[in-house]
Amino acid sequence: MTTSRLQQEIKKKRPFEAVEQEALLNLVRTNDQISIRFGRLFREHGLTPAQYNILRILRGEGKPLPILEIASRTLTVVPGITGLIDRLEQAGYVNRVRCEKDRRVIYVAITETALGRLAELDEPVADLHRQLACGLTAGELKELSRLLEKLRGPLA
Amino acid sequence: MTTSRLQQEIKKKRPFEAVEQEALLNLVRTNDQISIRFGRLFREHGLTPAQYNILRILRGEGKPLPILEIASRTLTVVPGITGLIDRLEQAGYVNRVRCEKDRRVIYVAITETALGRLAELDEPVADLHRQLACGLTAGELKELSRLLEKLRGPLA
DNA sequence: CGTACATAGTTTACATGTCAATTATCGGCA
DNA sequence: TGCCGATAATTGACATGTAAACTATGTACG
Repeated sequence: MTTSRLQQEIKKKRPFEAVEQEALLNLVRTNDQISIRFGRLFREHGLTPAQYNILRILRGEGKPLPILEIASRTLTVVPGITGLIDRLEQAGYVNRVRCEKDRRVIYVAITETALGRLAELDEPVADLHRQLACGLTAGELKELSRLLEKLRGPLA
Repeated sequence: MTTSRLQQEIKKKRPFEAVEQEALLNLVRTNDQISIRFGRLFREHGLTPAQYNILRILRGEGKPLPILEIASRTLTVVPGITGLIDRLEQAGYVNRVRCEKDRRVIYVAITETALGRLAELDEPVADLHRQLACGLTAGELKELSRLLEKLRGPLA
């Protein structure tokens, strides 16, 4: 691995910089590894990660949600949601229901089919969580959560 | 927020489970926040995150790399690389060079144009790193790196 | 030599994330 | 009533991630 002159200068001038970059890079890489594994699991059960995410939100809420509310909870940019809901609806996992009071709003309701699909996934998902986190103790996991929340704090 | 009966049972049976899920969820959410910000910065300079990633790898290496080597370093699934390199080549950021010894191999070489574009981004990227990590002390960042590496360890 | 297998890249098909622009509806206010 | 700006959702164009199938080239082995 060649270390560029620029990187050497950075290390000299601001030793702190390296620590920041290393932590953020570690975070991104770790997330990649984890997301890939969950993605494979979801696909084995006929769902994409984004679809699973939306269905989990709807199940957790226990009642239909407006499309924009879903978009805001998934960090998905608004236009992406439309096609996502389209495909979920085609697959029979959700229904669109237009709001009577405000006809601009469209509620999305989860179906029994989708609830069944999610139930199938609950155990495998829990297993994967265990497997992925097996290298850390409960204390370390708590500390990791604390640091991540503190890191995320100023971003809100 | 409704807590499902299933979740309650899980909490009863395996209090450890909640800690794992919380840590992994925190990781994914934090990564989303960070990636969104870097993505915006790259796009302001005419690059997508994936393109920036590849150009950084080529600059760091200092010499042309085979396409599959790049794919392995970016965790990109192979087919995705082709179009990515296509667009980088169209934009004048890389050149394809066929290997003489093994004509199956195609080397990708970074151009001066791309190096200039990367140089423009070095300061803003460093600034963003600082800004994102400002909530944590150097010690906390080191601890975060340690935990993430330990978490990632068994996945390799 | 020549067949079988392995490797490097590409193509195709589809789901997603992103931005800019558009449509439908609401609410307020003259 | 009727226009105006705001809000909810969609559409269109493009880049990316993913899986399966295909092409071209290389290598091993009989």
